[in-house]
Amino acid sequence: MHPTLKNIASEAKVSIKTVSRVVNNDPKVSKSTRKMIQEIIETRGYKPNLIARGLKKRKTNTIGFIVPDIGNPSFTEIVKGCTDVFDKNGYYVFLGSSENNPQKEIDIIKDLISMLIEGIILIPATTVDRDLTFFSKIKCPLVILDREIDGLDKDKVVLSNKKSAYDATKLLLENGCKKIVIFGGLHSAKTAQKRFEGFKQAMDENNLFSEELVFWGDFSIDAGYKMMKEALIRFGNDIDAVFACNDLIALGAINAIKEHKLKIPEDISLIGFDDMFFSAYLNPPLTTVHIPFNDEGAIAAKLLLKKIKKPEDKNIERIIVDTRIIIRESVNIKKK
Amino acid sequence: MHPTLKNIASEAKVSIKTVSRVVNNDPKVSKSTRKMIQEIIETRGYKPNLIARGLKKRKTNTIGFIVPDIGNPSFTEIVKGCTDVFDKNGYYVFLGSSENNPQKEIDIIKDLISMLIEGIILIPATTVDRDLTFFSKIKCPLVILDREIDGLDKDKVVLSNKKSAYDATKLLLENGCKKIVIFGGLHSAKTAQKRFEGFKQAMDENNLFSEELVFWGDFSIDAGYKMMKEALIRFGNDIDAVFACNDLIALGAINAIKEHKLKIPEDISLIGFDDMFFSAYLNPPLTTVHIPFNDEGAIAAKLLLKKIKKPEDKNIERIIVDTRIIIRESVNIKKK
DNA sequence: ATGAAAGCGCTAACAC
DNA sequence: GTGTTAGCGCTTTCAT
Repeated sequence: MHPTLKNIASEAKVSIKTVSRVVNNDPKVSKSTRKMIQEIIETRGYKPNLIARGLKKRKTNTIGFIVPDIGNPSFTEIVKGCTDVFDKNGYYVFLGSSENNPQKEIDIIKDLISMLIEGIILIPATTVDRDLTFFSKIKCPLVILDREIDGLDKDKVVLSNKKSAYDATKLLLENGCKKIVIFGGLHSAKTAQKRFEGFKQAMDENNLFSEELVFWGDFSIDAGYKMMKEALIRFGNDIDAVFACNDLIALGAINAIKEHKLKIPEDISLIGFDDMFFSAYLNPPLTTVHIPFNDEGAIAAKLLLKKIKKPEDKNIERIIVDTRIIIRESVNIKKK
Repeated sequence: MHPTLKNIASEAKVSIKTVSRVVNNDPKVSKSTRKMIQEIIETRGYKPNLIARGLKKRKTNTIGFIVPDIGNPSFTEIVKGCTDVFDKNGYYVFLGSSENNPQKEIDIIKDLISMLIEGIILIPATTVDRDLTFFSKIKCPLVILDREIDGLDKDKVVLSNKKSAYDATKLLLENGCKKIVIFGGLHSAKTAQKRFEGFKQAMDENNLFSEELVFWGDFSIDAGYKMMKEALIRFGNDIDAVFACNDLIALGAINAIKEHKLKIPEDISLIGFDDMFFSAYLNPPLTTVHIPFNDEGAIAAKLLLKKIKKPEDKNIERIIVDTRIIIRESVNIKKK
C-alpha cells in the first residue's frame, strides 16, 4: 500500500528516525542526507500516516463540530465562520449532525472522543432535561454554541436573544400593533425560550400578553406555514402582527398569509429573526433581527482553540454576541 | 486518561484478548467472564480507541466528502442526503470545503488519504485544466459528484444539465421571448458549461444566439446582481428574459431588476436552476429547474459504499440524475 | 474458552 | 548528526 517511514528509510539506507526528522523538519539532519531523503519521499509519494501519528502523539489536530441540522442555513454560516479559523490553525473539523436528537448527539460525542479529537463545539439539539452528568464528565475542551443548556457550567458563546426579541416586539408595539402572535420554533431550544421571554416581557409591559398568542413548532418553513394557518383559524383577521422566531418560520408564514389573500405589512406586520441570506429578497423584504453568524462561529472557534492550547485554564467563559434589528418592509411603520 | 483494554484486563484479571473479545462480541467467551468484564467496562466507562483500532485494522469506517462551498444550500442538501446513508451504514463522514480552490481540494484529499479514510465523494472545485494524473493516482474509492471533470475516468453521479437547460430555454422561447440573456455562474464548473450548452443549442435552433447574451460570474447572489446590472447597461429594457444558472443568481437578478423598476414577469421573464428551498417563496415565486439534491447525495453515497465493499470491482459507473422544470410565476406564460 | 506475542506506523528518550 | 529501542491501544495469528 502506501510507503511508510520504514520503506523510505531502507531505500535511503538510513534509519527510520532520520527520515522522521526530515518529515518533521527537524534541523538536526545534514543538508545532503536531507536532500536525498526528500527526493525519495517525493518520488515515492510518501505521506505520513496521520492515524499512526495521532495514536503516538495523542494529538490528532482534529476537532468535532456538532450541529442540530445541517440543512439550516444559519448553522451552515456558523460552521463556515468556524472552519475558517480552524483551517488557518491547521486543524481539521469533523462535522456531525444530531438531527435534533439528544441521544444521537451523545453518541456522536462519544465517537468523537474515541477518535481522540482535541475539542468539541456543540450546538445542542434540545436544551431541556439534558443529562448534565454526561456533559460534565466530558474531559476534552467543549464549547457550547448558540443554544444554552440550563445548569451546565461550560464555556459558551451565545446571542443576546432575550434583549433582541424584546426590541423586536417593541418595534411592533410602537407601530401600533396590539394583537401580536409569536411563532416560537422548537420549544425545547433555549434560543427559542429566550426569544419568547423577550417577547413576553415587552407584551406584559403593555398588558397585551395572553397564552393563546403563543405557537410552538420547529424552526422550519413548514412549521411556519402551519402555525400561521393555525393562528388564522384562531383569530381570523384580527392579527396585527406576527413575531417569527426565525426567518424560515417567517417564510412559511408569508406563504400562509398570501394564501389567505392578506397583505404584508398592510394587513399583517411580520418580523423575523436570523437575517438569513435570502431574507432581504423576500416579498416583501423581511424586517428581521440580524445575527452575525460568521462571527459567532469564529468566536467559538477561537475560544475552543484557546482552551485546547491551555487545558489547565479552568476559567469558564460566556461570550455574548450582539444582534441588531434590520428594518426592511415587512413591518408597517407608522408615519409620525 | 481513558481506560484501555489493558486497564480493564488487569482489573478483571484476564488477558487483554479476552476483553477485546467481549468488546467485539466474539462468542468465544464464557457467559460468566463476559458478564464480569462487561460490568467493569460499564463502570470504568471504557470506549475502544478508534485511532488505535483504525491503525491496526486499516479500516476507519470514515469517508471524506469535499464540497466547493459549504455555504451553498444545494450542496448542504446533497451532504444531507449523503450522510443519512453513511450514518445508517455505520460510517462517519469527514466534511471538507475547498472554497472552490483546486489546490486546497488536492490538499484536503491528501490529508484524508493520510487519515486512512476509506473513500471520497468529491464535488470538484473547478473542472477545467485539472491535474488528471493526481486524480488517477488516487487508489481509494472516489466518486465524482455533480460536476464532471473532463477526461477523468472515475465513478460519477451527475445531472442531466444540458437537457434541462435546453428545456428551460425552450420554455422561454415558446412563450415569445427572443432576447434571452444567460447568467452562467462559474465558467470553470462543468455544470455551468453544460447548462450553457443546452441554452446555446435551443437558442441556435432559433437563430437567436449571440455571444453578447452570455455573462459569467459565480454561483452567488452577489454575482447575479452584478450580471443583471451589467446586462441592463448593455441592453437597457430590450431584455425579454434571463436564464439564471442557479437560484442564487436568480435572486440577485431579481434584486437588480427591482432596482430598475422593472416587473417580473411582465417586463422580464426569469428562470432559475436548482429549486432551492426558498425559491417558491420569492417575489415572484421562481420558475426553475428542480434538482433532487437529497437523492443525488444518497445515490453517490450508495455508489461509494458499493465500491468500498467491492474494491476489486473496477467497473466505472456514470449515473445520471434527472431534473424537471417547476413552473411558478417568474416566467410570462402566453395564453394560447 | 483463554492467553502470549507480534506488529500496524509513528514519535520520544536516550544513546552514540 | 544519526541510530536504537520502546511503546501508543488495538487486533491477529497461533498456542494451550
